[in-house]
Amino acid sequence: MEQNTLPLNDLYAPEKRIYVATDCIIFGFDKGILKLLVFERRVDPFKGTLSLIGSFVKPNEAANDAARRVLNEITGLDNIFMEELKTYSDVERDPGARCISIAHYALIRIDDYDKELVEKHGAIWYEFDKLPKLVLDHDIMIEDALSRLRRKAKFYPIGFELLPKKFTIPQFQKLYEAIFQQTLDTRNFRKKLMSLKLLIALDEKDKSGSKKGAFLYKFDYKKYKRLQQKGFNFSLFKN
Amino acid sequence: MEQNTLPLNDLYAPEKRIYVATDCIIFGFDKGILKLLVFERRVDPFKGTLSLIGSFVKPNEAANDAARRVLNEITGLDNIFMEELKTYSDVERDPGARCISIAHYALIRIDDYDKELVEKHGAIWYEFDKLPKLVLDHDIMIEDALSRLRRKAKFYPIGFELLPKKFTIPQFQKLYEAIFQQTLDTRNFRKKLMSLKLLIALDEKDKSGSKKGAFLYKFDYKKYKRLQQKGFNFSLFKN
DNA sequence: CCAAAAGTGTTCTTCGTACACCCATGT
DNA sequence: ACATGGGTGTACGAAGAACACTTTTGG
Repeated sequence: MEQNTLPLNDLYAPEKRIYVATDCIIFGFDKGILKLLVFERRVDPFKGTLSLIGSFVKPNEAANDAARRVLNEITGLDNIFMEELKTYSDVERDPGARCISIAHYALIRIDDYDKELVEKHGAIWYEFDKLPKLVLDHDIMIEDALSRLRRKAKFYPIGFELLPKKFTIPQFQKLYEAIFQQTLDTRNFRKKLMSLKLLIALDEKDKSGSKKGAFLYKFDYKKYKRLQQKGFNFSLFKN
Repeated sequence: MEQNTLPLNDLYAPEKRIYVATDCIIFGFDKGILKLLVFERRVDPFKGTLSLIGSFVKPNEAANDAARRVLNEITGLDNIFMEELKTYSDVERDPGARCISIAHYALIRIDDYDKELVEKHGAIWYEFDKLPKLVLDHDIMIEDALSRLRRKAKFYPIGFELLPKKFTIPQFQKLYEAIFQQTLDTRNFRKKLMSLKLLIALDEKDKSGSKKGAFLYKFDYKKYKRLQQKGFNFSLFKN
């Protein structure tokens, strides 16, 4: 058979290969509103329609590297919180060709990104609730990403990835209210958050939100990592 | 360029395609012990070494259909609990060729499967703690699957998928003890479980475990589905 | 009658939740 | 001086955690 004569990097020749892509659901949080970064699709079919940011996975890169590459190309950002969401592999999902997409979601500090770069690529921040219909199955990806974000934010301190490194408690509460679409009691929220002892109090105030100003905090990642290894569970809600 | 002459089912021609496979981490639970179904790899490289059950994803099937297909081929089972775990896409993960694998994990009632079929394919149940080294990155997949199973079993009633449809409370507790590798207090476990009111008490006893015999129960899936839609949270543990 | 597993209640502590007022400051 | 958002404490009820004995029955 021809199989034995093939080089070691293709022993599976009779099998069919498939296009593999990645799409990124990029969350941001600005002025109390949860936002999503989308842009205009660069390839046919549906060239020009609104789409998540994505790319084909190249032969020499892993899927998460592809996702980081495309995120960096468009925002100029590195070291972003990003996680695999799930794979979308319906046979009919993309009329352009049989193509699976390994979706990733990312959380970015909305003021950090390179605005010029974003504009150059025609990227747009949409309020989450005001998103138009996107191309292919991207709407489903977004729904899935939101429920993942909700689940994750209950048990892991990922909300901080959406806030500036220095943030106030009211800001943090507003973020949770935006993610979970419900209002929370100020006193209980603060008490619970403080009881975790994972915030580092700073001697600065942020006066942009009120005349009195609110104290700024930093999240203590190192302490969290240590506690996590001992089985500690970050959790702001019971349910 | 040749691109414009291509049929609509391949508009991405300059991009490279990649082999897409799926591997299944199949959990079972037998006599108080968590087990995993593995078998001997059917293709080169490493033909004959122990491996998870897998297959290439064909051009005309979704990844989860491929996973169900291969699970059915080997166990004869349909309608199994199965979920996508994650994608493994390191460039170097498979020396046979550039190939990504979309891993799935499945929970099966260990007495349900077709034993002949399993034997015919050279499949073997291994105790989870006594697994030898498997091929490629399958060891990592297994670790990931176990932590997913743990996380999921805390908040969703998936443990029942590993037990016979009729089961006893002590059986169920042993399952949780096996999954979480810790002993649990009988009284508190039973109290918590019963307070959920999701078990249907039967008038039968299972006497295989003791002389006294333990009452059998069924899980009330319909009720659970209803409650879940109202935001109910199945949870046997706080942490 | 005894070994072996099934089944059951109470107390204490912790945590969640509901709820209302004073504080600091810029205009 | 006042409007605006920031910050704080207490009391009640629910749920988790610790803990030991009785019941059943086959051999």
